[in-house]
Amino acid sequence: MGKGTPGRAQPSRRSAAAPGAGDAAGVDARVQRSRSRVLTTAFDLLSESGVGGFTVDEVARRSGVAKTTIYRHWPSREALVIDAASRISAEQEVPDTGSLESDVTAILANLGHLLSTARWSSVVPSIVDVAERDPEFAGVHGKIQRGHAAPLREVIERAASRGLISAAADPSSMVSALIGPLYYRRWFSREPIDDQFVKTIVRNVISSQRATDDPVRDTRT
Amino acid sequence: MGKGTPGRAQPSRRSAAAPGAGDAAGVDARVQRSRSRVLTTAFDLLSESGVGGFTVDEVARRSGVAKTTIYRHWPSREALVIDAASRISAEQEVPDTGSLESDVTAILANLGHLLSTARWSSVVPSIVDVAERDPEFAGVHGKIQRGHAAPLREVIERAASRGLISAAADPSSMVSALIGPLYYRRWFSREPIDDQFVKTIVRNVISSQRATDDPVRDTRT
DNA sequence: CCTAAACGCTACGCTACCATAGCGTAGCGA
DNA sequence: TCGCTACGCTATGGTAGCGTAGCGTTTAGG
Repeated sequence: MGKGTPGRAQPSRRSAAAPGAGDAAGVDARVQRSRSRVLTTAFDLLSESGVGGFTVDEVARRSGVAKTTIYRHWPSREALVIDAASRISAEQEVPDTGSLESDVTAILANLGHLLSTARWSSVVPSIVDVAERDPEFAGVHGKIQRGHAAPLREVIERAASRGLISAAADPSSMVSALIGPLYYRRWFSREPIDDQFVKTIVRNVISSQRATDDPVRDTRT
Repeated sequence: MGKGTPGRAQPSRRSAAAPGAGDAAGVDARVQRSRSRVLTTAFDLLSESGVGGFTVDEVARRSGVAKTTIYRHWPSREALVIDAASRISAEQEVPDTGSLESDVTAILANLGHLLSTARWSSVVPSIVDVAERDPEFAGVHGKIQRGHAAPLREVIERAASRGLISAAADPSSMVSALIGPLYYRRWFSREPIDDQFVKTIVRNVISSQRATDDPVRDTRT
């Protein structure tokens, strides 16, 4: 599993004319098409069936790409799964309203929405499960996780550097305290994640960082 | 899948002499031995390999009980998995120190310890994953989950009935806010769960329920 | 137009696993 | 001692999935 993406090393790369950004340049159009189709289908299948129910044959059936072709681009089922799973990274932009509370609220509300609707949310338990035993997947899992926590961590550390929160406060603890409850509701208690809930969670964490005066007063239904 | 436990309906039950508590009375000693061996092994295997890696053949190999015998007691692989997984229920006693904060802290500290050490903690992701798609497992998952949250819910509702916390506070939200961060650390961020962390989490939630005056002052390393 | 790369298709070997059948053996209880 | 029950062992049928081989067809690109 050395390199990054699995695919066979550049087949010919004669015409390096097309300057395309990073990787997908100078590659045969057919290769691109196959890859993209397979990867899309693979991600869909992963969302439906989880890592356990993921089979190469099924990907071939759905995508219309022959199984042999798939194996020409990925050395094994595992490589394909990892490649597909890596698409989960939810790159979201980081808000900066000046208020830590509203920044955090925005991020969590968005995350809550994603957890409720995004297809990848049903894949995550699979990844977590496999990562529990397979170090390769543990890497993928860690990357996805860090990706999800990143915006939150960023606004918190920014607030800390601005001296807005107690220096004794541990950013990692705050991230856990903020994201944990949302994850819990999505995958464990299976309760809905509404705005009210998000507000409550945020207030719990933020209010312990600065003296609060108006504990519960948000009746905008 | 109808009844509770799968096993064949009472084989003979002639001598109902032995008054043994609920179920295991009047059953052939050999049956008991087989069942117990299989179930123990099944749980071990489940902890190691997860639901996905669980095979009847392996259980037979390890337990020394013949595969045919296993199928005499459980109608299918799935039934055995469910039976083994149901052993997770962590029945713990509910403290009552008079202080909500110390009750909650005790429960969370214990839970954190279990998450770090108990074998079943590595099975949970499997259950969550399968429950995502299989309603049967969703039931098991729900039961386990409620079991884990029960003590917490109990002390919180007790405190509420005693008027110790705001009536506006939602016990479900509090449970999510308390357990979520611990689960997050165990299965997502994979950070350790120490007493300091537990204290922080508890303070976040509790302090937003009663006017706090000493926000962050716990420097016992 | 011509070459070479990429693709599709069919078939295959292999392994792992589920679930069952048949038959002989051991042990519990009257 | 005798019978019933549980158990072990071996074999078997069947499915599903991984990964590969061979061969013909399409298509990009000079």
